Amino acid sequence: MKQILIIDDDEKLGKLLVQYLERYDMKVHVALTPSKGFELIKKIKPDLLILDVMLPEKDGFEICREIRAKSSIYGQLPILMLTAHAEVTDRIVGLELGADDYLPKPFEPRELVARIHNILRRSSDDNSVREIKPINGLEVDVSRREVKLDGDVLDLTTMEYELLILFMQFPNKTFTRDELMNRLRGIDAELFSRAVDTLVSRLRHKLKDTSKTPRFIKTVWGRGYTFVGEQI
Amino acid sequence: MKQILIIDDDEKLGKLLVQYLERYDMKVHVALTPSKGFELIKKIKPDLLILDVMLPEKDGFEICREIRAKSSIYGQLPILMLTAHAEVTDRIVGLELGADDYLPKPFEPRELVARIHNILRRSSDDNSVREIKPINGLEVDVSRREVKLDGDVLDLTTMEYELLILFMQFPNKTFTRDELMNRLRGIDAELFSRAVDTLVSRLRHKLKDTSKTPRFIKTVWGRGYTFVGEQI
DNA sequence: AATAAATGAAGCAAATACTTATCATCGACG
DNA sequence: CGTCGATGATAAGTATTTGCTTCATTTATT
Repeated sequence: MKQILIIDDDEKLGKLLVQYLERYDMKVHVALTPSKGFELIKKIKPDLLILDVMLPEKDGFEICREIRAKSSIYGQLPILMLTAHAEVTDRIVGLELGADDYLPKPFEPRELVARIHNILRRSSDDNSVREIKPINGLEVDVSRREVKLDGDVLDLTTMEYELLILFMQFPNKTFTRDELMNRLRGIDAELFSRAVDTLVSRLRHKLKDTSKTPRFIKTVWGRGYTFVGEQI
Repeated sequence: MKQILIIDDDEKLGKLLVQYLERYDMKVHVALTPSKGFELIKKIKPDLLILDVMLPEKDGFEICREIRAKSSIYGQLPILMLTAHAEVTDRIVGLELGADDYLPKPFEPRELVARIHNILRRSSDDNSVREIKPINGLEVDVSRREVKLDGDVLDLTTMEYELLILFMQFPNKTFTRDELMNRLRGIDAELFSRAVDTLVSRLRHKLKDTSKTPRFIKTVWGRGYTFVGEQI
């Protein structure tokens, strides 16, 4: 779940976004003042900062400048600026200061979600081009979203694919069903469901794996599952 | 990483672009004067030249003319012109002199990125006699912009053609709708539309392809589309 | 060996995602 | 201006995925 921090003194807007973005698997935190904002940045380490230009204490531009100046502290925290009006000069100034995108108020929530996704995608494309080492005849090319088993391309669904790359990133780690669910679905996952079992079963099937003598996914009785890495 | 050279005496703008375009995998070099500019062209061999019209020594039009005249030296170096104001006459003159595009100041950075992508895409399509390998009965002659399916010439629209050659350059790569949109239409592509699906559907139709048992374009559920290459 | 607890997997239904026909819009061209 | 083709938007129609239920099977425990 993506953590998003909004610095905006409009309390109503904040609450609205908390609710609205929840549906998109984003946890929204609201800071009504810049000082509170800086505090929260350190505390929750958000994946994205949404900044209003009009703020008490100091304006959004200044905050943006400060964060960019102290990149050793804040890293390349993506910033989306909200401006009262879509003035081109504002945009130039904002982007010059290092904001990643802009959105003039009032905006459509969907538009905001779109821009957020754009920014997050850009910034996580760089980080998360995690290479996955081939294991025991299974190769995953993340950039192509291609999985090969002994040279043959496998046709996996989204969930199956996500599960597989999660497993392969941590070979030999035993995941509980909770962990898997949380990782794949978000925190809201139902604990009583046996969706994970079903998913594992389906993935096993496509991997031509069997629960009895597992080549890839081993059942750890009473605990969960393990993707076996290099062994024996 | 694409190398981009800017000839502009506005030092501030230069710095802004260096920072901004970095995020889009472009390395920006700045020359404050034309003479320095020509020097750098030879040195770094940029993939794109961004030219301000208003410059000391000689203006952007003259530089553009000179580069086009000495194409034996500079090749077909793509040029994007920046003009102080959106004057139509400026535009016409600039394009007649051989600039590839132009952008009036002040501009939105995203707009600039979109145009840069457009130009780079165009130029790499043309230049790179990167032949597209025939796949499964589909041949593309990029220089003639001709597509043959099992020997018969197909009549494709611009978008269909662009989509096809994008696919064929990366067989077996799964593209998300976002990627396709960004690549075909520029950065600011609209996200909430089935435009890509429609386009794919139309292309499929002309390729006599079917979504159920695809010969060329396979749907990757929950992710996007893949152009299937050689399969064994 | 008997029993309880946990897991595997098939089948079903709801949710989700894709396809495509049709209409609207826009720009090029005469 | 009016027409035409290309492209985008919409929405009804399909298809696929996924979660859940159920029951068979396996494992741990006594």
